[in-house]
Amino acid sequence: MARRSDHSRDELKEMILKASWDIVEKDGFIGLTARRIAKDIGYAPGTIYNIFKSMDDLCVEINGMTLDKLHDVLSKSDCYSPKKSPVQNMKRMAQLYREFAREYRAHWLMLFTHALPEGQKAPAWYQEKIARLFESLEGLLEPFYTARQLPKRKMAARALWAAVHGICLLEETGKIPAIDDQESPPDMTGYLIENFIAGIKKKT
Amino acid sequence: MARRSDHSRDELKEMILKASWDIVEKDGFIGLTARRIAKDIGYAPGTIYNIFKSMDDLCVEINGMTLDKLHDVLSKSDCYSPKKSPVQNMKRMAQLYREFAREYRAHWLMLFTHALPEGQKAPAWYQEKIARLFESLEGLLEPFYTARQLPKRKMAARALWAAVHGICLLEETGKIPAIDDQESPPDMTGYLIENFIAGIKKKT
DNA sequence: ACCTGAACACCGTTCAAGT
DNA sequence: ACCTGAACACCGTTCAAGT
Repeated sequence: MARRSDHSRDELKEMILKASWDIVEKDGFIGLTARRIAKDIGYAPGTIYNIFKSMDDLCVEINGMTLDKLHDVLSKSDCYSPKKSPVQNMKRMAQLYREFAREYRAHWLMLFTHALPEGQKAPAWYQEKIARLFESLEGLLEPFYTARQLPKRKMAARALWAAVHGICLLEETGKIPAIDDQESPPDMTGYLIENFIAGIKKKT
Repeated sequence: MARRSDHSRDELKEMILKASWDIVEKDGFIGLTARRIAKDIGYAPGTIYNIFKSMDDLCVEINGMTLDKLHDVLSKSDCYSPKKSPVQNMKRMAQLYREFAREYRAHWLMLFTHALPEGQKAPAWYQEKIARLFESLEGLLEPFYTARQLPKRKMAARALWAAVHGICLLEETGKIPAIDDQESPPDMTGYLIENFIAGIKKKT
């Protein structure tokens, strides 16, 4: 049967991505299935495979959208103020990251729970989206390194970023036991940033 | 049919856990299905549900085994040497963590990719296994805090642990872009620990 | 050319029915 | 009491067949 052409290929792609995004929002990564998407957009399951190579392919695309949104939040924002100290800017950035993780919880978690099959690597454009995120933090670390120390600065940015992320993740998935006293979890990232930077300053 | 009683309930449980462990090792968390386990132990799928409430329940049990193994590695080891500085001990501990993540990659990843359904929390015994891991690090941080600062020390241990974990995770899942120069990834944790501790020392 | 929908080989989970 | 295996409601993915 068929040849509906109710929608162009591009429209179809858009519809699939939109439906996927909404499904993840409502039911989490676990709820995202080809058949569910098909039902939501009113097409047959096979149609999705005309547009995407596989569900993994589609997931990478969705993750790309999430990375873009995250980048928007972190770059259009107020964490590059010259009036504030680098540490204050970094703390603000970590806070924005945490807020993003909360607001887009399911999409954010999907970034880390979706794994490509054993051998496969994410495509280059995806890697670049990640690299772009690290760059924001690299900028904030600039005052602490000379030009010759660029590799070290890049490493520091990666380490600090991964650290902030690790705290968010273990917290958000309930894998850090609650602290018994007054110390609130948001302070953890602040404490980490403060002391990491203080340590770097001391050395130079 | 049935009433084989080839195996006692306990034997059955042991067999299921062993088979599950091996499946995860061979094919990853993704390969762990009730039907696959049943086939491997030569029982019907339903049998698994006589022993475990659900697959999620079984997964939590497997994760518990992984946490135990991790605790063994970190506690029986040489990262509490009084001859070495706390920073050296911490670096050693981070290295052991990284090695564990490599050696038991699939089991270690499963700790973080398996999520319980929306509302559910992990059982108390599971939370305690996690708390136990943090305690090792809390011990190493002892020299830097007074007795009154225990909550802060606990927080520092959690922050540092989550940070080390975050670096391992993003690295191991290929989500940190490779660094272009000589800096090798293991240095990242070392660099983080050094400066974090240096920062703490400076303040007091 | 595009889309379908049946088909294949799977899932987790339940439960009546057998020993 | 214990275990089965069929049944239910799902999966991802493919592809011959229709328009």
